[in-house]
Amino acid sequence: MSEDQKVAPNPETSKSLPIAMLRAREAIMLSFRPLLAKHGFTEQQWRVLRVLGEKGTSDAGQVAFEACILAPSLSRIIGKLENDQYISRFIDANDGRRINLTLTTLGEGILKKIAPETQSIYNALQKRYGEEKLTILLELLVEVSDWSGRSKVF
Amino acid sequence: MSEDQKVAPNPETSKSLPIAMLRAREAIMLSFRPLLAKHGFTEQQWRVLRVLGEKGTSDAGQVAFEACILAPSLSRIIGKLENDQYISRFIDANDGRRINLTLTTLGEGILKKIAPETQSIYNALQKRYGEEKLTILLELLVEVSDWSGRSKVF
DNA sequence: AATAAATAATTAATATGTTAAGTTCTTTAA
DNA sequence: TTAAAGAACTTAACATATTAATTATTTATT
Repeated sequence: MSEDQKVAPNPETSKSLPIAMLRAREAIMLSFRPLLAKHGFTEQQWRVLRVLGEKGTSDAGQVAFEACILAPSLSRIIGKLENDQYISRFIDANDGRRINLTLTTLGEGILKKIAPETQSIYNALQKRYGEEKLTILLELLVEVSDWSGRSKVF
Repeated sequence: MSEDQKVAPNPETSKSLPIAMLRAREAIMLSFRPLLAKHGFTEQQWRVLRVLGEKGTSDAGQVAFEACILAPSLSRIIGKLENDQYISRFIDANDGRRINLTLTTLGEGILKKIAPETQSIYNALQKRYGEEKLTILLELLVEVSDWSGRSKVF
């Protein structure tokens, strides 16, 4: 008796897309967190550095979008990164509202130092799960993300 | 000139699985957040209520795992949910360390009230992205999550 | 049985997420 | 050209994420 205690007609949490994404992300990050911790960076700080390395000098809005960080969070994060000399910020010459961000020499150095280690971790993950599977997963995730961009139409 | 400012040999952020999961999750949550906000719940509080509705009375550890919330966060969340009369907590009879959580009548009522609305949102997402696509995505995510469970072997 | 090791939950401290309000600068429109 | 509307960033306030330290209880060892 007392089988089936379910009450909620909601989709089971095991079938909830947002929860599944959380869990999967956690599973992946378990591999990366120790590396970041070893170098004293949070996930978010690391994303900001990576975006700047990839895109070059960018304004805060761009970085926020690329790194998937909301503006208020980014304000605090870049405050710390600037304080620690990893990035520098200056007001855009053509638009006084925009703040441009760029990697310092120190920031570039850290990026080059840590990058190979993240790559080897990623390679290990590809072996674990199968490269093809991860590729398909990535494609589906990007598709879902892109739709919300299109939804600006509404 | 000044083309190709790339410096980092990291995988491009657009090909980063953790970042892709963040973006995709955000895209999905955009549809759900207004509903939760309307009823005054955060995502996390809602996950706790759903898990309790689905699994019935559970101890905090179970809820933390199912809702993908770390123990310290859960402590505060259940403090607030208990204070607002949505759940009640009591010490497990067989293990004085465990805290059992259960929905109150009020909590069950809220769940039943909101559930249909979340379902219709989910249905809309299935139409938008394609039911099949979402199913495959969910399967892949679960696979990734489950591996970390198996890794307890190490 | 007494103590050490392990477990479950909480508290603490710092960082980020989220929404709203506030600043400063830019663009629009009267 | 100037006041209103909009945009980009920051600040504020509260909630959560994350790691470490604490507390209380249980299990394992001797």
